[in-house]
Amino acid sequence: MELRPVARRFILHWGEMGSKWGINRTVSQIHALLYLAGRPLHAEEIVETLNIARSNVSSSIRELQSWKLIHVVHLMSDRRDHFETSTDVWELFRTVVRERKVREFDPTVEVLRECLADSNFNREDAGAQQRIRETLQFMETLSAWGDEMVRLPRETLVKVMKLGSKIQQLLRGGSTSRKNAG
Amino acid sequence: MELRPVARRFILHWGEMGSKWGINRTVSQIHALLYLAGRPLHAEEIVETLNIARSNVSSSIRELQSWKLIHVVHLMSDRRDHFETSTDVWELFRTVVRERKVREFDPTVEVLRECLADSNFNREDAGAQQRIRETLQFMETLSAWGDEMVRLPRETLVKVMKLGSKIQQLLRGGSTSRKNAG
DNA sequence: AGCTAATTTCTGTGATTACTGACATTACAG
DNA sequence: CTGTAATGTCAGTAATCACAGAAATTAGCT
Repeated sequence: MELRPVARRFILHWGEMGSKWGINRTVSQIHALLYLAGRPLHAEEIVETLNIARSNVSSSIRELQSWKLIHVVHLMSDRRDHFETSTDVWELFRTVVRERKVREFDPTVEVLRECLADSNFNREDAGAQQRIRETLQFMETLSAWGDEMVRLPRETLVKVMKLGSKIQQLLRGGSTSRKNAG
Repeated sequence: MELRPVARRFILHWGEMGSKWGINRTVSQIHALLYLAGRPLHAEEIVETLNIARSNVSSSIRELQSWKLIHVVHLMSDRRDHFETSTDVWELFRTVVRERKVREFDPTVEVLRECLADSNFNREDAGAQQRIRETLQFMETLSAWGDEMVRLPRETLVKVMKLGSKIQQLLRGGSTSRKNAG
């Protein structure tokens, strides 16, 4: 499978993006390829298209599966595993958010809780304690909010985003500041 | 400056977190230290506290400045630069979001636009074209929304998040799906 | 069972990134 | 201007990460 120029550009750029967000370049590229392909590919096709080692594809595929971004598909009269990703970018986004939350957010929240529970901490700097407490509250708020957003059906989520900051008009009556209203 | 156990744990964990999000471990640690310290520190204090080379502090500081996360403070009768970060975790978050948008999001949007503008693309796979178009729309929506959210005053932002998915009740009347509402 | 395709695991190598220590530059005091 | 403290730059080294190729394993066919 020969990549067309635009597809190549998209895939390469997606690899760069991934790197900057802590995701292996090849892993991101494979995912981008599957996304553009829009159909299940088997490992050998990926090898040939991206010019990477078969073993590299194997482990990258594993990685993508652990992120729940791709799944195996079997075709009639073909022994090989084929891999497919959602073609719905919103769904992909939600999957990544969900997974990053579980992997990185939740454990951090746990660490912060333990920090605050540490009895030695009382004797430590009160300012630091306060800031860790605020960090925990921040992460809990963000976390709970993320959970809710991710659960919304796609179209609702889009609407919520498009509503954007107009939402604040609905919040009047609380102590909501009106400055910077946009 | 000797780190207390909890502070040490916080800083080490923050370093791990940073790594997973594509931010240098030492850079994250220095920022965590400044955050906990809650007061301006000079380079030598950072060197001693984190046991890293002076030159490493220098470049990490530069990095943090480029992220707009810290700024220089001068103390009376002290030639040395001191560095300080906001102690408001929401403000820090907004700063990071703003900066990542400029660095990574916006350029990607630009690439996607160019992909779609590419005349060769018409002759390429229509499905892929459609998916790139959807990706662009997705990123534009997310981007515009992020801009607005980041502009909201802190307390409003917190309120918006705490409102969470209840917001969808305010959207009735459009084609908003009601499934998964809870 | 044996044979072969498909896949995974593993180990060594290559590439990238992070870091240090030496040196260079800048800023300031006297 | 000279000396010194502070900061910045840079080249080499260390550590980490990504990857290829070989070997091992698994799965399916006959």
